[in-house]
Amino acid sequence: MKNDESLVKVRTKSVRKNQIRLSNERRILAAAVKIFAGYGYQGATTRKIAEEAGIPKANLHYYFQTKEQLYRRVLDGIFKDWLAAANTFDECVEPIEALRGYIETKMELSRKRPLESRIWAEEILRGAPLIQHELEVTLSAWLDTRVKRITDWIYAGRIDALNPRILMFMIWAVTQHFADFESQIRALNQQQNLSDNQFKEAKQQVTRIILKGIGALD
Amino acid sequence: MKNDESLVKVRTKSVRKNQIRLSNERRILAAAVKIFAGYGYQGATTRKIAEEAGIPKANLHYYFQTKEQLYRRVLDGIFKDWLAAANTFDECVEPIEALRGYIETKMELSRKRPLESRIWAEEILRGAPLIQHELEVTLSAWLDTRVKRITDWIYAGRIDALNPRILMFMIWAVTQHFADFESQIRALNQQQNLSDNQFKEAKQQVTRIILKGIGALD
DNA sequence: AATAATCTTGACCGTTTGGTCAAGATTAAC
DNA sequence: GTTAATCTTGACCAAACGGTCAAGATTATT
Repeated sequence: MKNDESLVKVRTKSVRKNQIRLSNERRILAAAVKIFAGYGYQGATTRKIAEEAGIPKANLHYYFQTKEQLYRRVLDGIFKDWLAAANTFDECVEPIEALRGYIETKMELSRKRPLESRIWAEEILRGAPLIQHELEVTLSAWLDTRVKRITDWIYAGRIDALNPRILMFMIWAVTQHFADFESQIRALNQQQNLSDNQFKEAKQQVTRIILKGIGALD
Repeated sequence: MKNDESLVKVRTKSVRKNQIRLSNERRILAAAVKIFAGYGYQGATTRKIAEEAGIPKANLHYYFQTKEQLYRRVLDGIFKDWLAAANTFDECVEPIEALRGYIETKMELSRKRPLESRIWAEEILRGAPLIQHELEVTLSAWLDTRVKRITDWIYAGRIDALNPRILMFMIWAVTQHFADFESQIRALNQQQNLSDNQFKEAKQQVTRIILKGIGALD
């Protein structure tokens, strides 16, 4: 009884505390995504992030002791989204549906959350100093299971014989490109970001070229 | 006569001066490429670059007054190589040869000069603050002429009907990926960079998927 | 040998950085 | 209303930054 009571109290208390804490952490994280994406890890300053979040810098450091800790939290969130995008891939049996769905999902991710994509790209560009282990363990295992599925399709004669890893690299490359190189694409598109229709066209063309290119449409 | 003499002297003198100057500038630029690629523009410090070049920082600032000036020079060099890679594309008449050659050249560029590719990628990632104009003018014109050639192939029925710009984006995306995301690829390849054979396989598979995907192999 | 131009360098400077701290405000529990 | 925990904040700091400068070394010309 006494035990239960104190548990309840502790729980109530921590829930309220967490509300304040979580709300502030969310604001800071959202601001951090903007600033890290716009300036890079080194170029981003805790001052700018705090300003974007509308709080004093000292308050930011109350929630995230160091800039690196904050950056890690941002990367963690991105990594989870990244992996979650594979759901479609796993749910479909047919190579056409699975790959089409995966490419589509990753393209949509680039469209809707380009900032996160850019932060990820910059981290890899710098040699992945903070997420090397995550890549080697989690992403590597993630890739292995998908490689197996693709290999099965090859044995079943559903797609051409090819190296599944290279196929995945191609898909990542192309889908990320529309987020990471947005400013280059814009400069080559009359200084306009791709319209919804243009983006849809890009999505379809990318999907078609890859599917046809691996012999899935035969 | 007198005029000729002084001209010769001036020329001789400036050639010698240029030898020292050019030699030092080359060393600094080579060091700058390494440091900018490894740390990003903001993360790179003139101290690190000078150290890498084996000279005092003040000496670096004698040749390049500001960090931004030095960075611009680095970008200029990259841009020229980037455009020059299109020679194969222009020299070949057949779509298969032209595209195969271009993809191959860009892949080789990624293999041999990954640092430059990464500097370029980071600049675009940050919104191309320093090269926006170059993209809008030079690269845009460059792209236009290639788009025309691809359009001709489409009209001639040599490749599928498609948006040539999106095709070029795909090629850029995939070929650059092998330089820009090298650390991710390495993490997914038993912590080993792609061997020459693996890279050759990637090159061939990328080429095949794209060519087959656009109907050039029919 | 003298002159003039360029190159080299250690010491220095104002500014900005990530991070700290102590003092006060707020909140919830008794 | 007191206590204790958490949250907020302006002021502050050592370190590192890009860049300067004056004084000396080197080189080529007369």
